[in-house]
Amino acid sequence: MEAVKNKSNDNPRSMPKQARRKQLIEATIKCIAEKGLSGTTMADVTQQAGLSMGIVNLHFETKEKLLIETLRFISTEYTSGLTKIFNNERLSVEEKITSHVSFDFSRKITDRNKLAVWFAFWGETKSRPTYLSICADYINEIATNLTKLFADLKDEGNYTSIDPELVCVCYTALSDGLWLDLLVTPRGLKPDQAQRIAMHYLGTQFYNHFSAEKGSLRSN
Amino acid sequence: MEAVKNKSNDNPRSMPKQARRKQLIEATIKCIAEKGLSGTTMADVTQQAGLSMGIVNLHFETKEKLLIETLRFISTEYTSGLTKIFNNERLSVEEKITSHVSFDFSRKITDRNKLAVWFAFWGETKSRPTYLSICADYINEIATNLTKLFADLKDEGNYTSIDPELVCVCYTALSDGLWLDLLVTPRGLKPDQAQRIAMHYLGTQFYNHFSAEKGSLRSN
DNA sequence: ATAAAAAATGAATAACCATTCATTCGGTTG
DNA sequence: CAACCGAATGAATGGTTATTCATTTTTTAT
Repeated sequence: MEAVKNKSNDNPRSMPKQARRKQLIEATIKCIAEKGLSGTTMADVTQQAGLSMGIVNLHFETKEKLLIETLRFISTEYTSGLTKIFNNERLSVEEKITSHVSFDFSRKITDRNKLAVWFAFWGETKSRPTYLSICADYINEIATNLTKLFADLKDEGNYTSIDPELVCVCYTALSDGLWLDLLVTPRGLKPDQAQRIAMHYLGTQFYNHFSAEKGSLRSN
Repeated sequence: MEAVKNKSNDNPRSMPKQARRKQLIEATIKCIAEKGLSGTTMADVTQQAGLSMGIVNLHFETKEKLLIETLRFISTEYTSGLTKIFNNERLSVEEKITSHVSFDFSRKITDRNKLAVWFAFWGETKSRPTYLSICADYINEIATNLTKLFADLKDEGNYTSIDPELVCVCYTALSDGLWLDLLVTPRGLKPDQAQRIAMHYLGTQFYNHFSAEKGSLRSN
C-alpha cells in the first residue's frame, strides 16, 4: 500500500507567489458559492485548494484580507475586461457597446460561482466600508466609460431626446438584475436570453442602431 | 440607588407569541444590515431586541430557523403588498402598474436595512436550497401577476409588438438592479429617481400610457 | 389569594474556527 | 553533495458563539 507521493507535480512549491494567491482566491470563490460567505471557513478554503491550514496566513495574513482580495479579484477581472473593450481603437462606438453587453453575459462573467460571490459581497457592503469602497470604485469607473459611449452614439445617430447618464444607470441596473435572475432562477433564464433582453432595452433607446426584433424570450 | 425595575411596560411578557417573533425578526434585520449576515450573532440579535440570550431558542429553536423566518418575513411583506394592489378592483390596469412601481420604490421597501437583507440572502441562495426555494416562490407569484397586467395593458392599448413576459422580466430585473444602486451608492441615487427610471422603461414600451418625459435623472 | 402554567433569563457547556508557530519539505546555490 | 533558506505544514491554542436548561419572573386560572 504505497502512500500517495505524487502530489508535487501540479502543485510545486516553486510556484510564483502571485500564482499561489490566485489559487487561493479561486478556492475562496468556489467555497463562497458552495457554502455561502457565512459558511466558508479557512479549513474549507485551504482544503479546496489542496493545501494546508496555515497557508492563508502565509499569503494573506488574515481571512478578512483574503476575502477583500477575492472581491478585488472579481472586480478587477470585470473592469479590466470592459476597459479593454472601451480602449480598443479598432471598434466603432456601436461595436464597443455590443461588445460590452456580450462581455456582461459571457460565460466567464455569468459563471454562477462568481455571481454568488458578487451578491454575497453586495449583501455585506452596508456593514463593511472596505467592501463598499471597492464596489463604489469599479461602479464609477464603468459608469464613466459607458456614459461616454452612449453620449457618443447619441451624437453619431442624431438622437435628440436621449439622456446618456440615464441610459447608463438604466442599462447597468438591468444588467445587475439579470445577473440576479441567472443566479436565483438558473432553470429559467439563460445567459444568451439575458443578453437579448439587455439588447432589447438598448434597442428602445437607439432604435436605429440596435434592432429590438430579436428581443423575444423564446426565440433562439 | 434603586435598581431599574420599570422595564416591564413596553415589553410585557404577555405579548402574543406572534408579536415577540416579529420583534426578534426585526432585530435580526437590523443586525444583518449593521453587521452583515456572517457577522450577526445570537447575542447581537437578542441584545438588539432588548431580550435575553435564550429567547431565540424559545421562539425559533435555532438560529438557522430564525434566519429562514426573516427571509420569509420580508418576502411576505413584499408579495402581500403587491398582491393587494393586484387584487384591488377599484384600480384600472394602468393604475395597478403605477402602484406596483410606487410600491417597489416606497420607503417601506427601499429601506436600506431591508435591501441589505435581500442581498445577503440572495448571495446565499446557491448554497442553501431553503433560501432558494423561498425566493423562487415569491418571484414566480409576482411574475405571474405582473405579466398578466402587462398583457392586459397590451390589449387595452392595442400595442402590437409587445411581449408581456419579456417586459415583466425586464422590469423586474431593472427594479432589482435599481435596488442595488440604492444599497451600494446611497449618495448617488434616491428612491424617487429610481422610480422615475423604472417608469422611463415602461414608457418605452407603453408609450401611450406612461409618458417618458419625466425620466430625467436630475429633474425634480 | 394561591397554585399552576407559561415566558423569559443567563450562566454554563460544548462545538467551532481563525490564527499561531515549531517543524518539515524541497529547491537552489556554491 | 552539503548547507541554506523560503515555502508549506498541521497540531495546538485561545477566542468566539450557538445551544442548553435549571432557575426566576410573570400571567392566568381557580
